[in-house]
Amino acid sequence: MPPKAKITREMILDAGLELIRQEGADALNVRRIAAKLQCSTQPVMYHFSKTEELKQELYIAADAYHSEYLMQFDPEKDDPMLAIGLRYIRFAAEERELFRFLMQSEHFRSQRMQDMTAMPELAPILEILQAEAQLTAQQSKQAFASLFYAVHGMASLLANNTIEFDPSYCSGILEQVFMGVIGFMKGEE
Amino acid sequence: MPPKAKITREMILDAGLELIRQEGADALNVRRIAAKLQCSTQPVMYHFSKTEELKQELYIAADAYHSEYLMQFDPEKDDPMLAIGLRYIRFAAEERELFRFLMQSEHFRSQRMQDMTAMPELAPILEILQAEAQLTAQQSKQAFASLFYAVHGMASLLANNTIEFDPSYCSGILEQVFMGVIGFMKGEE
DNA sequence: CTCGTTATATAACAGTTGTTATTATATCAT
DNA sequence: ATGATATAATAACAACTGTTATATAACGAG
Repeated sequence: MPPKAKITREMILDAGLELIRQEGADALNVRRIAAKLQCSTQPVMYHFSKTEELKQELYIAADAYHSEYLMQFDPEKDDPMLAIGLRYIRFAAEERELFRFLMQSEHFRSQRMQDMTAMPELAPILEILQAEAQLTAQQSKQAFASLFYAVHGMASLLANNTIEFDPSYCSGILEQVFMGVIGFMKGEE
Repeated sequence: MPPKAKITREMILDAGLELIRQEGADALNVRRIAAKLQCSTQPVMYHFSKTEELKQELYIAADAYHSEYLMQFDPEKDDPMLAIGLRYIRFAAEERELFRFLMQSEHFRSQRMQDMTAMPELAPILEILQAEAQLTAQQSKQAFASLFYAVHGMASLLANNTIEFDPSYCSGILEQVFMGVIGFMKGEE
């Protein structure tokens, strides 16, 4: 009996992400999304009864995209830890507004970054680190945390346009921090 | 001929900062500031013909407060580099909304943090670093940069409530990064 | 075909914002 | 005292927002 929907939930979420990407999270509202889809505001209100609900799902969608983005590196060629860090930074540079949007979120992935147990895909990486650098589980977690703070710091500055993105500069910093922290740990023993 | 102004520019700026502190930068608008000062919107529009102008001056005021905040440590007792870093982090924890507001600003101090020549008060600190750790000027700048990224990363995560503020944990991380980076530099020679 | 269901359009309401008249009032030079 | 004028209050406009009421049209079951 029902007409088939022209506007799907997914189309709305896509339009929302695109809007944030182009004009920033402040520009997010029902009418603008509708305009992007060339429809009225009704389909949007129909699929998401409250705008806040749409926003929450946009956080989830942006976070999923972010996660996927992070993992696009060559595990044969690159050290996973540094490669993920550099992807994290590149994301902030290339998807500035999405990164800023994500930072506002309560569900922000970085929350999980610190509790490694919540990110199963990182477990093998930490094991490699432990084995290669001969660290304890505790130490490798702490080394990861320190690196993550530097990574997030650079990313955050990039997303707010206070530094330029220079991949070789960034990886230099990351390597310095990472190797330095590991060296410091081993020196303390 | 003129009656003396009841509402001064400074009162407006103070009310604005207090508003951001309490309710976040999104709550900033002419009517709310007026309410805080128990006056109409006119005095605000009188002193700042456009709201954007007021916002710009609030950035400057917040930045000045931030700078002042950073320097409140005991130079006899604490290592300046680490102490300033810890103050930076503490600011993000205690003045969460002000930090988030500042991060939006184009004038954000961190811009200057990377170009040390723009922060004359840091010059003596860098000199001490060079002397004590026996680094070149270039190296000490780079060590400072790495430390700053980690500091800003932690601060940013704190301001967005994704980690807890634990001073001893934070200074542990900072020391680790700082000593690590210096060690790494010297090991490379 | 016809009818009920449902996705959509149109339009409107209410609240909030920046901004701008218009009006009132307090001060001080005269 | 009084009048010129800087400051402020009141009120309103226009733009934008979330949300809802009403009407319309598309689709498929019967």
